[in-house]
Amino acid sequence: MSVSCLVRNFSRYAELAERDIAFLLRFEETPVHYRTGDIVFEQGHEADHLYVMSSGWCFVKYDQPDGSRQVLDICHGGDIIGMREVCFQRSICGMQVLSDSVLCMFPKALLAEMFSEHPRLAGILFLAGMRREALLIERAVNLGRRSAFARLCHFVAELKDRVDHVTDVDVAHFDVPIPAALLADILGLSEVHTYRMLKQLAKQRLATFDSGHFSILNPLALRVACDYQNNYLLLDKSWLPAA
Amino acid sequence: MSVSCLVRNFSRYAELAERDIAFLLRFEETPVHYRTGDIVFEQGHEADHLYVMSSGWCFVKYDQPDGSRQVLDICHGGDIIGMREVCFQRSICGMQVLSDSVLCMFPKALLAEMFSEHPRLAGILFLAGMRREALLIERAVNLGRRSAFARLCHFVAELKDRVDHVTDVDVAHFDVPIPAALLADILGLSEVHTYRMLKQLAKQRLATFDSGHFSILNPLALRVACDYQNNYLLLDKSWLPAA
DNA sequence: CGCCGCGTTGAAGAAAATCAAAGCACGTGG
DNA sequence: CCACGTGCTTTGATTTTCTTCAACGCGGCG
Repeated sequence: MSVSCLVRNFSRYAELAERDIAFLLRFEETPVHYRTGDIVFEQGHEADHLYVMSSGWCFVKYDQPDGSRQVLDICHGGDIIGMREVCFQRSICGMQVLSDSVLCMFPKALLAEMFSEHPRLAGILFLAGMRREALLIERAVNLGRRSAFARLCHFVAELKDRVDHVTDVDVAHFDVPIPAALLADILGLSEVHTYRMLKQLAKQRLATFDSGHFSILNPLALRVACDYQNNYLLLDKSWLPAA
Repeated sequence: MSVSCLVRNFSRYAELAERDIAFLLRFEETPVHYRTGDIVFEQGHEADHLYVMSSGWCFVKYDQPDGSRQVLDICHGGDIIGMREVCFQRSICGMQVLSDSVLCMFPKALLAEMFSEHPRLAGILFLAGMRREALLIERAVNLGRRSAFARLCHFVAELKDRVDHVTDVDVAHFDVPIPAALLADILGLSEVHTYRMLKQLAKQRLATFDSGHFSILNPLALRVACDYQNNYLLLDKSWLPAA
């Protein structure tokens, strides 16, 4: 990476001081390469390390004993991975890589140092956690109270917003290497029904999805179809401690 | 309250220094009384204050334009309320009181002070946030990948664990003032189907629920029925900064 | 008494899962 | 080059699960 992903990500939340930036650079000193499908954390194991996602995509999954799986989040560049994992003695969720990716490993002691020496960064980390929680809430509402079709629309609309957010432009086409089976596990649907909903999505000229390639045909109608609102992007940073 | 709920709650996570305790006491200086059904936060509004839950119960809800509702969490004594709300310009969720309750209001400036002056407390707050996230994950898995009956079993088993956790004993009977309609919105089911599942729960001698009164008849079988695992209670505090 | 909210039951219908089969692209080995 | 297997996608038929609609009992309460 030319410039640190983490610095770029944290900068989106608030202005950073020089010494804070210098500290953040220490998080990306140990890159580790992963191949498509590799497991970063196994569910139920204990985790000693955290990671900064430098490039690529990965996802958070929860496997049930009966073989069913729920995918809870998709992560990409700049995200800190493993927060949940180091906070628990046994990891709640598994984490798997969606494409060839680079993750930078760092020890959890660095977290403690952030809290004691860099309160502003700790505040931003907290904010980022809240944003993640907001995304998770949207996921829960999706699963609990929306039809299969609305779930799909909502997920696509949200994904577009997230891609826009990292690229800083309004894109009509983007690629996220999601297999259809994974999409089903994100939406809490069967694979067959997911295909049907994808057909319908294309038929209504809202969006198309083909082996990881998304095209948004009618962004407005897409949002209307699922009452999409992106309040969770509007963070309030006013309470953050000074640098 | 005889002793501060917040101090009691934070102490469950880690040992506190005298000056940290003194600081936490400042959070419960302004009690506000609520009656059953009162709204604490309205969804979509902006929030300036946070609250510590001193007594009573409340819940977090997400209302959709079509009138459907998803309940995301149940809160009780010692919980900090409004974290999500002050982190966003517009509140993502609404919050409503389930019984006559006392909440202690505090300004968000106190949060910044916690981060800059009391890093250990900030770390605990972060841990508490992770725990909440873990609960939310369980909720999402419930909604996405479990049958109606398993959802109910899981919710009851989890609620029992949470009550045990605050009372520090293993209770077979406990009261949480949840109307059946609310239970339906927690489980993402229709009210009628919720009643049916409750019937089945009683018929299988796993547990009973009657107007807010829960009785656990067979804790083990209850957990088996939904593959319940309470990993999310086993927090790892080793990385917390020193007091 | 009648009204209302809450719980219960039954029947019909919709939504999604499951089962099964077949097409298609792709690579592999003969 | 073709035969073959494999994984991904599509389609149809059937079944399960849950919702919706409707009705009713029942207790409290004006």
